[in-house]
Amino acid sequence: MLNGDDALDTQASVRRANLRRALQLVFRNPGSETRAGIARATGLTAATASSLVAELIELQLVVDGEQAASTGGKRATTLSIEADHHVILVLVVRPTDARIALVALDGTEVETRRVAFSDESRDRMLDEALADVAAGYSGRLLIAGVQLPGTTDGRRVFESVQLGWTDVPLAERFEAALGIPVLLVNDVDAEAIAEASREDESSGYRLFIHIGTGIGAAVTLDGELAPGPRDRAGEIGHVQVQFGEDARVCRCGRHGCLESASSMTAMLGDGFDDALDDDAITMLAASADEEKLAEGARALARTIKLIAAVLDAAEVVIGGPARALGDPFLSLVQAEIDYTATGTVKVPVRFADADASISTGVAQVALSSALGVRWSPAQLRAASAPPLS
Amino acid sequence: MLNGDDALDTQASVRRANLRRALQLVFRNPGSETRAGIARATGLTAATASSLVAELIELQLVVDGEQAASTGGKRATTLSIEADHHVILVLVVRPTDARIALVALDGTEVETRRVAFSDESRDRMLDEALADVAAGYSGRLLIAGVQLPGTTDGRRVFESVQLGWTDVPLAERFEAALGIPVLLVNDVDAEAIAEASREDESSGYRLFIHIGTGIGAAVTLDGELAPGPRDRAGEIGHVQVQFGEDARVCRCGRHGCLESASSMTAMLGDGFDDALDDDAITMLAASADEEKLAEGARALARTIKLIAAVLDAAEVVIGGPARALGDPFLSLVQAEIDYTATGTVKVPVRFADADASISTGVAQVALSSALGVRWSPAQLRAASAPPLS
DNA sequence: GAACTAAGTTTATTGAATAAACTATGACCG
DNA sequence: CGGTCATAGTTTATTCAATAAACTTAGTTC
Repeated sequence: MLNGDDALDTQASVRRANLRRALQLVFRNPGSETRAGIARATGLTAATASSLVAELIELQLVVDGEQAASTGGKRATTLSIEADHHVILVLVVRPTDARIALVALDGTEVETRRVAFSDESRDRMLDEALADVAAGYSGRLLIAGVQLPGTTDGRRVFESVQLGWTDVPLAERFEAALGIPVLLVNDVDAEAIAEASREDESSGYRLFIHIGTGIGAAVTLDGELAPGPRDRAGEIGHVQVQFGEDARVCRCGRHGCLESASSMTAMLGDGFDDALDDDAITMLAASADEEKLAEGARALARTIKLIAAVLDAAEVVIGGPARALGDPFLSLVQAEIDYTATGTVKVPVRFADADASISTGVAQVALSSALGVRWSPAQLRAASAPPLS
Repeated sequence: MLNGDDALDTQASVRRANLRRALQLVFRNPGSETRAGIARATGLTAATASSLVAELIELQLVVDGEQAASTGGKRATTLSIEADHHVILVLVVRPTDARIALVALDGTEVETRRVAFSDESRDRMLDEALADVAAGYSGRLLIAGVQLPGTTDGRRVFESVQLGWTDVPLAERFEAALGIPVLLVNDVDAEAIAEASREDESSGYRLFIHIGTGIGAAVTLDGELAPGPRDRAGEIGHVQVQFGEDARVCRCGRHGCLESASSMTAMLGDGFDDALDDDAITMLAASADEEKLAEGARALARTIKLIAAVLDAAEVVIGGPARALGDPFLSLVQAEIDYTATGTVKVPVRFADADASISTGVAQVALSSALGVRWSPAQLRAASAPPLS
């Protein structure tokens, strides 16, 4: 809708850019932004700000709200996000099931569904479920974001071991069925975005590492995925980080892979499973071999140090089931990172927040792609809070 | 000059962006680009292209050239880079001397000077030399690029061990003296840019690693420095990459640092010095301990694999004195990288080209900052070629 | 030499932002 | 309580850059 190419070569692109800037301000301060505030923040004139807002209202992206309290003159009309029209379709594909969520522009989930796959019918079931949803929201769908485990450039799935897909033009297929733009997002990337979206100050590089049975990484810059081709970015699970006698055999057949030391399976044993809940993991961790945990933490820290040093990362976030390992594990990792005589690399490490909705990351990426706008952390918190009744 | 803020909020910014696009085309195809060609390449109308070119000529950035051969109609007027007016001031500061180069817009070095530092007078000598040069090119200086060893954000030198500087607002100081914008550039970053500028197809991430007595890294994206804060980015020399019995003591006092294994000093012994020429290094390498070279190559390869995997880097380039180690060393590194059962990380590694002028990288960064334009590889080759006489 | 083709310019028009005047509505203050 | 001021927002005329279309220039082709 506002997603014309970013080439700023013509007047129309200026208009698009200013519409996005105005809309971003409403998204950042929903319910309190005003026309005059947009004019001040953008440096545009009040007349232009009014004109932009009028167009955003026309597009059903923004609505007028209450009158604000006076600050010494006429009271301002506040602006809010129009939540009752456009929806973002989020599809999260996992090996055994898929989840569909319809997310309104204010970040709330309007509707969610779950599709459990039965054998050999996954493609058909997905198509049917999507068609069904699309029928119910005809004319209101803005864009679809599809989260999946595997490598992708946003259009094609290059390789998904978990889903058994190799070089599938999935975006194209769904676009033909849905009639709206479709964006594929790697699951770890989506997790990283969701995490980065929860920070008010998300400047600089942030390294996100998902640790479950497998390990994947994603880099965000200023709260968004780092630019550049992401075809295979973040696939660090099978890079060798242990050598000599320390190196264990990995499930991939090689020795000393990061996963062979720092995956949850490596640290907690085969009893671990990605489907376990936090309590179960805590139980497992309590009876786990402490030395294995320490070794996993060390291998992880070594990995982190190197990447953080190259990028000058501001923060490292560990996500996925590893969150349930708690502070003791985090302390081990941080201690190994801080173990430096000179003051070079002392990047802070923390766990991801646990309470992010599964659709947050994909929805954020899709929103950004369609409207060039992002939700503020406050908005996301408000959206995930239970409605007051 | 064309470096207004990239906020595309007003008509003036559209004009600037289009001027940059037109100028970039002339820089990419100097002597063969035409007004009609610019119109075609940009999608702008011929009238607009003509108007843009007229302004670029007015600004003394472009000049009309020969008439091109007819392609069936009126012959086109070719456009060339105006090389006789603006110059970029390049200052390369090293511990014992500095080099000043004046680079014309066609990439040729108009003049070079060398300032050898005597004790305790470095600052004064620099100021004098700059003032002297500035006087000779009054009104023609476009921007100054300052290359130095140490961490910087472009404005301040945070820390330069080699120069003994800590938190020096150097850009500000030079700007006051010269009256033109000044940009500070880390030396490894400049090297990486120079290298990336030599590739016709420079898309995606490229990891550049400088190996001398020290080790530094820089990441480029699509031929330019990767975005984001670069305050301390690339400082990987003292990240631990060897463990247990393999780990040697590093000059920094810790164990297993990358430099302790893969620096030229580590591999060739204390006989190495950053000032040695390639032949001397080749001699040293011939009599070096092969096991040390192999160990250095292994440690380096491990580092590379991890970083390349996170970024999905398209290529790794090794620069600095290590170039003189030649193919045997490169083969060791590449073999260690390729040693993977699954087809994950097999990024190609090569040495940097040897014949880049010392000023190329800084000049390229400065040009990009001032005019939003880059030299093409062909243009740089033409500039460094001896003039035909 | 007539028809055609491509390069480049001239002129009127369009679209988006701006400046400045104007309206609306509230606070503040004697 | 009424006058003055401050802030929000709209209306109108103007400016600037790009566009469309007509036009000029200068070549090729047959």
